[in-house]
Amino acid sequence: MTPEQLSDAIVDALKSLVAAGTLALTELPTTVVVERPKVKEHGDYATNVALQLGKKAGMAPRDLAAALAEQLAQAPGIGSVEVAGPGFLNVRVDTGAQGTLAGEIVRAGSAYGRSDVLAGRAVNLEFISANPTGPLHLGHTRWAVVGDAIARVLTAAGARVSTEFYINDRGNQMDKFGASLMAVARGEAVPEDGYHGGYVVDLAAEIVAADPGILDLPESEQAVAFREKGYALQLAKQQADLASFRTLFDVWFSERSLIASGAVDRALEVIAAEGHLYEADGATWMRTTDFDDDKDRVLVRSNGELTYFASDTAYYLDKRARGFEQCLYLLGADHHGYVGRLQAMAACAGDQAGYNLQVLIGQLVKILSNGEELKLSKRAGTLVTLSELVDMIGVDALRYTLSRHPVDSPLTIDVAEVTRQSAENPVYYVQYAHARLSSILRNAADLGLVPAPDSADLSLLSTEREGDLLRALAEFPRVVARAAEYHEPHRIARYLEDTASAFHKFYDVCRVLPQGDEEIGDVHRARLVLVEATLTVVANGLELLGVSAPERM
RNA sequence: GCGCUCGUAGCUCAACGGAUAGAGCAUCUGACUACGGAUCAGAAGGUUAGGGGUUCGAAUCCCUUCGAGCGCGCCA
Repeated sequence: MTPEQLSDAIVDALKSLVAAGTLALTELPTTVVVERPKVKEHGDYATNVALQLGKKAGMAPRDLAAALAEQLAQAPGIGSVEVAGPGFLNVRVDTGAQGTLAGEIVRAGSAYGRSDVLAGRAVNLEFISANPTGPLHLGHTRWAVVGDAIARVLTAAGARVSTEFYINDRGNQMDKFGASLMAVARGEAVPEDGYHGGYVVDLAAEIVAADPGILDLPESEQAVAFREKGYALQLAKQQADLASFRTLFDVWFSERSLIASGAVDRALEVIAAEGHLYEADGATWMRTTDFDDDKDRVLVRSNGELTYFASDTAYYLDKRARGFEQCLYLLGADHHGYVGRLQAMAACAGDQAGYNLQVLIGQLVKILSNGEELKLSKRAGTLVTLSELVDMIGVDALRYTLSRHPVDSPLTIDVAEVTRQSAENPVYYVQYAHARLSSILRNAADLGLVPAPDSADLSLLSTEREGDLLRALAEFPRVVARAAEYHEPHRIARYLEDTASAFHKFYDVCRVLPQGDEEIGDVHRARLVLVEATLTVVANGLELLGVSAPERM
């Protein structure tokens, strides 16, 4: 019995009460909240439905709970039901029926946990979107992990997802980048407001080595040449870094291409047609204050230059035109000032802000090294890059560490500490469970024993620890659905830790394989199916986080 | 000044408006001649920053004070 099945059974019981005239309600919930109690004495599952419906029905919650308990106890698969506290219903599942879930999971395999709750929804997910003027650093790394995991979770919930990296390849940051490269290559001082990082030196050398003639170009052409070569090389490095970090984008979208394709002009027409465009002081403005923005925003400056916001508007409308009903933006807290104008922009385009355009603000990651915070500045050249972090911590531990926390909580990572304690990172706890499970299956295979979900007597999975583990496994689909709905992949990580714990506790007291000359029995066969089911869930969960599931460690 | 986000164990962080606020790390005590001890069992650790309010019930929602981070350009 899964929580979903129990929820259905409760709804059925409520319907019966209404039909019998016991309960005076015209409107019943379609699903009922079923939760796993923290305290074991409260049964396998608990529901507060009587508390919530009591007032509506004009009944004392405890009376409603009592009537519901009586009705529900007759449903198949239910062991016992009791009323507790102000009107909670504590449900115990029939232990014999519970084990069948293990077989269902094994048969579903990699599909277990997937659902269709978001079926038919087209979601565009934009994250990182860094300038191609330097390496990706820890700030980007958090979004790489979280954005990628959100995409995986949304996909598992049935959505059609496109992950996109918006390349800010236009504007004066690019020019400063080119000028900095050129200055370094010629042995001159880098402009004050230019890029000073060590990587600029390496990049300049790389460019000159590939094309020594570049230094002979006239100065203005040379700056452009350095800018373009640097752009190409740096973008390639970013792409390579992300690929080795298992973060793959469906689309790398160039800001320049928006202008070249006329998308910006079309966007201006849309805003104008909606009546939110005006001219003032020689500039073209979007009246975002029509939709609660602090102030109106310039799209075309008086000197004819397009603002960043103009291309951002065009990009948004381009996504919508490509069929994405929901455009998600993962932005760092340092860009939260952008949220108001983005949502106003969507409204100015005639869309529903907050649904068609949704911004997820992530708090920043602080890095401590030797007790001191490392300030991140690309231009000053002090940064901890993504690739350095991967070298220090490893892809799995880094991805897991960054994905197990909600993005709206600030995170402090002590570099030395993460490195030193990496062996005790929770990721190893989960991965170890997977390795242990794999090991049991290997040993079973040596005995000629393979999991047989159709023939094993799964009602034998009736001990306390087996029940705990089965109930943990039953949670997985709704954890995935909730992670997708709330865009909170950290729920997957926390769930995996709980599940790994349930498995380790099970393992401690339940012998799976026969020992010595013992004959293979029905309990062994049943437990082996449970092992396979647990392995399936752990592997599926780690996959959603982009963390590997090792068979040996 | 205005706005956004945050404040939970010594540290890093969890907790659909639900019952006794949970993990990991650090500290202390135990458990292997059995499938992987990267594990398990147990101890200790809290006025959920402070104060009001909403209700059967608040870490969670509302107001307020304090504290922290960030944002407020015809920059990107």
